[in-house]
Amino acid sequence: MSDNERVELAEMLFPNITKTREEYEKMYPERNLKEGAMVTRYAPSPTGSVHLGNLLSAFCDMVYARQSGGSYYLRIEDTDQKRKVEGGIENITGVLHDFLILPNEGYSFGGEYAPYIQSERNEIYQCYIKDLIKQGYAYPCFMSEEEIASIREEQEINKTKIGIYGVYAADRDLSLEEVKEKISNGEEYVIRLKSPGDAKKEIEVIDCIKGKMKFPEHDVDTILLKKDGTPTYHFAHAIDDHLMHTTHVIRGDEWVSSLPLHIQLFEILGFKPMKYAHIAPITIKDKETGNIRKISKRKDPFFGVKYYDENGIPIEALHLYLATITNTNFEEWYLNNSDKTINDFEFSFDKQAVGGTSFDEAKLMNLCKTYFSRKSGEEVYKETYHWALKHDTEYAKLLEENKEDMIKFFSIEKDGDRPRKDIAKYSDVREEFSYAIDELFIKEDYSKLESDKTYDLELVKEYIDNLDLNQSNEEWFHGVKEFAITHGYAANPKDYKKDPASYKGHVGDICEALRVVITGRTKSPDLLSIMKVLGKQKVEMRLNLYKEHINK
RNA sequence: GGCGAGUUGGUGAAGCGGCUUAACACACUGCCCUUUCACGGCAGCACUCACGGAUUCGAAUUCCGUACUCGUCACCA
Repeated sequence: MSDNERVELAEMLFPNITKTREEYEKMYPERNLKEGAMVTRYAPSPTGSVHLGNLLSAFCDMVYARQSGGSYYLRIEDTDQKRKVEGGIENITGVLHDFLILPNEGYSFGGEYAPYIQSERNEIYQCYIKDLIKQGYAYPCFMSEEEIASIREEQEINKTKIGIYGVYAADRDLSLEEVKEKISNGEEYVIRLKSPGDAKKEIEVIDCIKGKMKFPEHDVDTILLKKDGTPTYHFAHAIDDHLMHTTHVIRGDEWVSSLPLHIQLFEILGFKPMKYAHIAPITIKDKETGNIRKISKRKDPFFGVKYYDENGIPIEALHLYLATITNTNFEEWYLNNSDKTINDFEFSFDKQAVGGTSFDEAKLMNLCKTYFSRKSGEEVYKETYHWALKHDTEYAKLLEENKEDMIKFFSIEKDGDRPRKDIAKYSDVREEFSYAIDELFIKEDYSKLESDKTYDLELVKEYIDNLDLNQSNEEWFHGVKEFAITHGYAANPKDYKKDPASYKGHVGDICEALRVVITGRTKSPDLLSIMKVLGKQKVEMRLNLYKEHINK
């Protein structure tokens, strides 16, 4: 086809496209950002399902853009209307809000490069396609699905590369007359890339995370525009990311194999190439098979996004976990910088795992504990209350009624550089502080006591009767020891260990009895602090409760 | 099958040619601290980096091959 014929073809195929490429380039000018600023994007298709992997990729987008003073935007990739799910887009923006991974620009967030939804950018894609046809880099292809399927079969038998390329690209060199005839016969067509590549040649790609990779040149006549006139992912990616001036395409590494195509597209379109960062998928080692597999929402509930809210995992703690899988050196940094937050950390592609990142639930839980240990009693109260409002209204009400005391309880053993680590999730709080609220403690069944050990309740009674809560920790500590001695117990566990025959037990045994009676458990934060918040009256009441329990 | 990537203790992983007798964290075990539990501290936990070969004075680190795992090869993204 001659130059003129191609122009005629382009006009015939896209008579309604009147804007030129130059006009679009003007409409979407270069961003005015400082040197090194990264423009990233989260570009989901509106199927509505968001999982941990998506969250990770959006998190990376956010973090890299933020620390470089760039922009992170949301673009909806809805070129496939068949996959569209009712409410899918709202679900995506909702998740971004809930998980505090908010774009500063994009669909439903506004910005200069709108529309940020591909279904509203059809004219733009078609304009560039029209230009590509004029230049001889694209052509209409009339092959039927049956034809393509049979080619594929043949290729499979011959064990050659699968796809429409070279001799298989039947409509590549159709004459203008032939195209006209097919169209007047009402034959449907797609627009394919007329790939200038040569698979015998090699191209080298540098990925920000994976490093140097070599591929054969792309030579397949990939579909650019579907029968319905909408673009395929590849074409839309090239156009949108160019026009929106993305600097770094951060996406899942299922895309690396289409890299040669994307690079070729940028070349023939005359676009400045952009950087790619392909992040490894989150995987898990299957307990049964021992194989590494992608995590699935069904088998691994923590992969679904609902899990975190329902189980009361703090968003910030999840961020911490995402950060540790994003940059392998984050965890150590965080542990060594107890006064810093995620925003103080400098993320880098060099520290990003190349292979798959395995999900480690125990690690997440530990991070959560560290997170809580660094929060003040008041913060723990606020956040737990907020969570309970949605998931445990009964408890929320109790928290509200006992606000002052609860904050005091949550604050026990918080000061100093060795804060307690006992809560991992908001949903743990109710159980962990079961002794704090009378309404709940009355129902205590002492099931946390594993053994059926009996305690000397007379001793406990005597102790409680003489209890003076206006003492310092040291005074109290001495008091207990004296009490122990006068009742035949060793003041130090060591003394008891040396000579068990001479004692009934040691101080620890007395404390254990007290703790069990007062809190219904063998583990709890500092006893004196708890008793101080409770007050003597409640302490006495708890002894009676325990006696009732024993007599049952 | 073609193409691309990965493979380091029970787990997540660091490491990018000599400073590694393989960091750190989680788990586990022991000891210590402690009125108890927790927290914390100390110690132990891979004589070795999937396997085979090559390069080198020297390799977990470079190269080649094998095995296994993952990704991809749609008018889905």
